[in-house]
Amino acid sequence: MIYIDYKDRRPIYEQIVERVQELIVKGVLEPDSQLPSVRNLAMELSINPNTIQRAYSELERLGFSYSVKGRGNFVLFSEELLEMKKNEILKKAEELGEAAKEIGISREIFTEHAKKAYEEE
Amino acid sequence: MIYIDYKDRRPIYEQIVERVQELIVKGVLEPDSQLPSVRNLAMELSINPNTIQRAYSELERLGFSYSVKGRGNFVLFSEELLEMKKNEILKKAEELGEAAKEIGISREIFTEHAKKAYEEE
Amino acid sequence: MIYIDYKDRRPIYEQIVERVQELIVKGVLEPDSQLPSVRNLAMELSINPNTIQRAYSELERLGFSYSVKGRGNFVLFSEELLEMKKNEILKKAEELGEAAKEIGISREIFTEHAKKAYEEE
Amino acid sequence: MIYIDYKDRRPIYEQIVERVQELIVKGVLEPDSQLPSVRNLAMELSINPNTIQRAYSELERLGFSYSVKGRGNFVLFSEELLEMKKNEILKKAEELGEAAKEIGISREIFTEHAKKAYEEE
DNA sequence: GTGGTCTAGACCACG
DNA sequence: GTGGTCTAGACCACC
Repeated sequence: MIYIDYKDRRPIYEQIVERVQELIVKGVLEPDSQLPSVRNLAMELSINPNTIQRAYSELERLGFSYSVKGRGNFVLFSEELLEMKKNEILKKAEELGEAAKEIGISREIFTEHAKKAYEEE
Repeated sequence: MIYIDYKDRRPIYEQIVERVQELIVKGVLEPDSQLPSVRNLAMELSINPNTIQRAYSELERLGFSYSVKGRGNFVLFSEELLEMKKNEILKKAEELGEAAKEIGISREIFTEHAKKAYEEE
Repeated sequence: MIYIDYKDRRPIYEQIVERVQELIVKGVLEPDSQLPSVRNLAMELSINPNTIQRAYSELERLGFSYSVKGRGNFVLFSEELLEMKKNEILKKAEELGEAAKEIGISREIFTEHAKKAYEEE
Repeated sequence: MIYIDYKDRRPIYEQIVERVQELIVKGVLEPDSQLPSVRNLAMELSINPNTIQRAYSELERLGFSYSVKGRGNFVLFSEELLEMKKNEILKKAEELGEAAKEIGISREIFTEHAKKAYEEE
C-alpha cells in the first residue's frame, strides 16, 4: 500500500507522509489502527529505518498519527483534518482556475477537464 | 516585475524561471523584447549573477528565450509553448478533480470553486 | 482515579507514578491505605503488569509507599515528603518568575495570573 | 551562547531548540541575523551535524527561523511569537498556582516566591 | 562555503 | 518486540 517513486524529486520521507495521509483521509487506514512498524516498513521498502522514522514523526506532528513507545504508531483521525484536506484541494482548484483564466483557457474547456473524473462511471 | 521569496523553499533560480515564464505566457513580456541584463537584475535583486545566469540558461533550454552574445537575452515565444503550458494546467485540473472525488468532495462544490475565477468580473 | 494518556509522550509508568504522588500529597490516598494490586490495576488499565510493577517500585524508591510481600503495596506518607513537594513547587515558581521577567512580562500581569487559583472561591 | 547539558534528560536537539528560542525572544539574536552554520555549531559543541540540522528544522517549523539553501539559517521573529511565548509562561503560572493551592501552600508564601525575581535589583 | 537527505549502525527506554 | 536519539560519513543542490 505504501510505495516509493525514485523518479519523484521529492524526498522519500515526504512521499511516505503524503501517501499515508492519502490512505487515512480516504478511510483505507482506520482510526486507531496500527501503522507498519518502523523496521518492517523499512525492510519492505528497502530503505533505512531512519527515513521511516522521520516520516512517522512528521505524520504525528501534522496530527495524523500518534506513537506509543514500545508499542507502535497509530492512526489518529479527526473530522477537522478531513475538512482541512478538503479545503486545501478547493483552494488549489481556485488558484488553478485563476491561472487558467489568465493564460487564456476558456471557461468551458477548463471546467470540462476539471469535471472529468466525476463524469466517468 | 521579478521578485524573490526567500521563505519559498524552491531555489532562487527556479523562482525566477517560473516568474519569467508567467510574464511571457501572459503576454506581459512581448516576443523579441529584451530581458533585463544579468548584471542589472542581479544587482536589483541583490543576488549572485551566477544565479541569474542559471535561470536564463534554463529559460533558453526550455525554449522561452534566446541569447545573443554581447547583446543580451531575448524573449522567444511560440504558439507551441503556450499550448504546452495550457496542457500542463489542464492536466493538473484533471488530477485535482480526481483527488477531490476520492476524498469525498461533491461534484457541485468542486466545480463551483474551480470556476470561481471566471465568475468574477 | 488512575488513568493513562496514550498521547502523553511520557512513559506510562511515569504517568502512574506522578498520578499516585498527586493523590497522596492531596490526601486522597491516606497513609497506610492499600494501593490497588498490581494485577488488578494492570487489568483495569489494560496494560502490562510489569509496567505497574515498575511504577510501584519507583514510588517505593521515592518514599511514597512500601510493599509487604504477599500482602500488597501501601501508602507511606511523611511530613518531609510533603515539604519536599512544596519546595519543588516553590522552586518552580521562582524559576518561572525569572523567565517571566526576562521575557518582558510585567510584575503585575505575572502575579495576577499566578494568584488566580487563590482568588476563585 | 549555545550549550548542551548532558545531565539533562531531554534530547540534545530539543535543548538547542529551546536555547535558541530563548535567545530570540530575549532579543539577543536579532531578526534576520544569521544563526551559526550547521557544521560550525556542530564542531563547536562537538556533536554531529545531523543533530544541529534537526534542531534548526524544528526551529523553522515553529516559526523562529527560516533557512535558505546555500546561504544559511536566519532568525525570523514576530510579535505573535513573543505573545505566544508569554502566554505559555502565564498559563504555566496559573497551573502552578493551582497545584500550590491544592497541595496546601498558603497564598502568601506562594506569591512571595513567585515575585522573587522582580524584587531583586 | 551553505543546507537537505539518506544510509549504516549503534544504543537507550519502554512494554 | 517497539519507537527515539545519536554518530559517522556520504552525496546532492544551491550560491
